[in-house]
Amino acid sequence: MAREKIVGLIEDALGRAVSEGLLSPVEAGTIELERPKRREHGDWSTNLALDVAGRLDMNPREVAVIIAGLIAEDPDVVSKVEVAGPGFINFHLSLAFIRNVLFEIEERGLEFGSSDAGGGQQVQVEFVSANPVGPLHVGHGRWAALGDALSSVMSHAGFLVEREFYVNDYGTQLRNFGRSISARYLELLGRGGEFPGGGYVGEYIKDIARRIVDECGDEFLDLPEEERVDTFIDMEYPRMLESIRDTLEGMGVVFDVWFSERGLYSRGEVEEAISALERDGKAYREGGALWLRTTEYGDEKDRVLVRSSGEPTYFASDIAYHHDKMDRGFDKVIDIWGADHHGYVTRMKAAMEAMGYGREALEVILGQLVKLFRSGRPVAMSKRTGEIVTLDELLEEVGADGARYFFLQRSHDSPLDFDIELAKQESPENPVYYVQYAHARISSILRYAREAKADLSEALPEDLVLLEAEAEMDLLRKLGELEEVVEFCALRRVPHRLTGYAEELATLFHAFYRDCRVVTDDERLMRARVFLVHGVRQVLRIVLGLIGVSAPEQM
RNA sequence: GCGCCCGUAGCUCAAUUGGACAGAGCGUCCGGCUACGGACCGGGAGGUUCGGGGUUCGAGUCCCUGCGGGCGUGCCA
Repeated sequence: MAREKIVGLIEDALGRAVSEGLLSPVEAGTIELERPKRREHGDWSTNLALDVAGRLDMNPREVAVIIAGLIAEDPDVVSKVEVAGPGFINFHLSLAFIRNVLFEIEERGLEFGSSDAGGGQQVQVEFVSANPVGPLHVGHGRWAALGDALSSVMSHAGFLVEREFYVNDYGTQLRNFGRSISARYLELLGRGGEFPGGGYVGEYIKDIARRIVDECGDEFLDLPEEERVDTFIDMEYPRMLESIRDTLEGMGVVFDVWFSERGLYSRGEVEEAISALERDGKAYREGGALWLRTTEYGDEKDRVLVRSSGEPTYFASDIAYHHDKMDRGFDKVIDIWGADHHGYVTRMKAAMEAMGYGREALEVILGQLVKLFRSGRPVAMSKRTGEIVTLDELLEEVGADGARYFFLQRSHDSPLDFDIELAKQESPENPVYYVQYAHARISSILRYAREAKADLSEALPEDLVLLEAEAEMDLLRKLGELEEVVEFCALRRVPHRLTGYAEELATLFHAFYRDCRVVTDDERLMRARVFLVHGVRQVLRIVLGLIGVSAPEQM
């Protein structure tokens, strides 16, 4: 990769400057190399001289000139080195080096852009984890798109990633679910009473109750309420979970592990985790409850693990859950939570520390919510009345590709305005189609090229010399950025930045298409350009694959 | 009240963690199809980066302060 080579050149030059007595010995630290914003500033740039000048008590520009003058010429990699601005040293890559990316793409196929930046670290990404008490809403869709793309991009960057869905099949929410069904069931059979507080008022509960009546009649009518609730929970939550799984698969999100909260209890892990904390003096009894000393790890108050009723809190089972995760050997666990769980982060990290794991072993990504719009007007939604747009409805209307792309367009920490009409539109205002169109257009060109010219033997390095137009070089440079983009998205946990890269690449391709004809009478040039667009298509496939959006050959 | 996050073009967002003239998309205005897909392309206008101080070679980015917004602050999950 260009980066390492250039860093090497700089280190050598700095060493020589010192040994030749041009500069006093100076601690340079890691050499920072960055992509300048402006093209005139070259392909890579370092602020090394600005950084060390202060410590050398010299003018930064002077330092830059000395170092730049000692940088070894390497025409296979760097064509020009210059000092600019306050003391930046800018590097221009040689055209030959830039073109070589095409051979690398050819060689590595779908692996192109991957690296070992993650060093094989084992990472678990847990996301969605919706209570199986109702259909997924659009917010879940966003976490799904985010978690899945993050997992993909981290895998590509050399992490070993597992996707996990935590099933809250225990506790209050599930009871509320059962009670709600029970209430509707009784209602249908003419014994309606008061609807339970905290119950789910959505229409789907009535549908479930109706189905139970259709299938089983009044079989459960005379059971004691709690028994009926239990029965309904056991009957219905697996079905609900199944339909959640279907919805997610419908948008191409597949989990490696579905982890049950009930299992934690049945294996005694919750109790174990609690008593271990108590044994280690991390928890204490007060007022009949058991408290975890989270204040020792930065929390503002201690938190209850076991209520005075003897019942463990959700926090307790979450601790057991995270203990279990760490026990499975992950180096790092990433949880994606809705922004409303914001206040929970500190205490969970405190719990990690109390258990003896570093607080950085747990990383929490808070996802902001999704506001739905239709042609610029907000879509009314009310949790209270159960009037929500489900993820299924959204996928039905805009399609999985459009939905995933839109969910991923913005940073997870800013609220997303999702315009349904725009996501549906098959027009240039819709970036999904813009990128997919580039892929389809290339496919079409390649089909045409094959028909028009029977013999399209592989391009050779001497053919590639013909690639020199500005549009061609811009495209090649962009292809060469994939690996660092993937690394950046993975290490900074910003999968949404992949969409920006995809759009930039598509834009450069469309500009190239305008300026350069691929299929021409000049056979060498044609071979070179076919090779180029083939590489562009491959990279589009890789990026769309990471995002989880299809790459159609025709549209 | 206290804690965390945020405030960048008319709108939605970027800005390589302190770097060079703050960039894209949408919208708007002007222009471009006799050859590989016009679902495309080129160009213009649009900014005191919420206000005020500070730190330094250099601030949208860091510190202080004011204003405006979001979220959190349960023996709920």
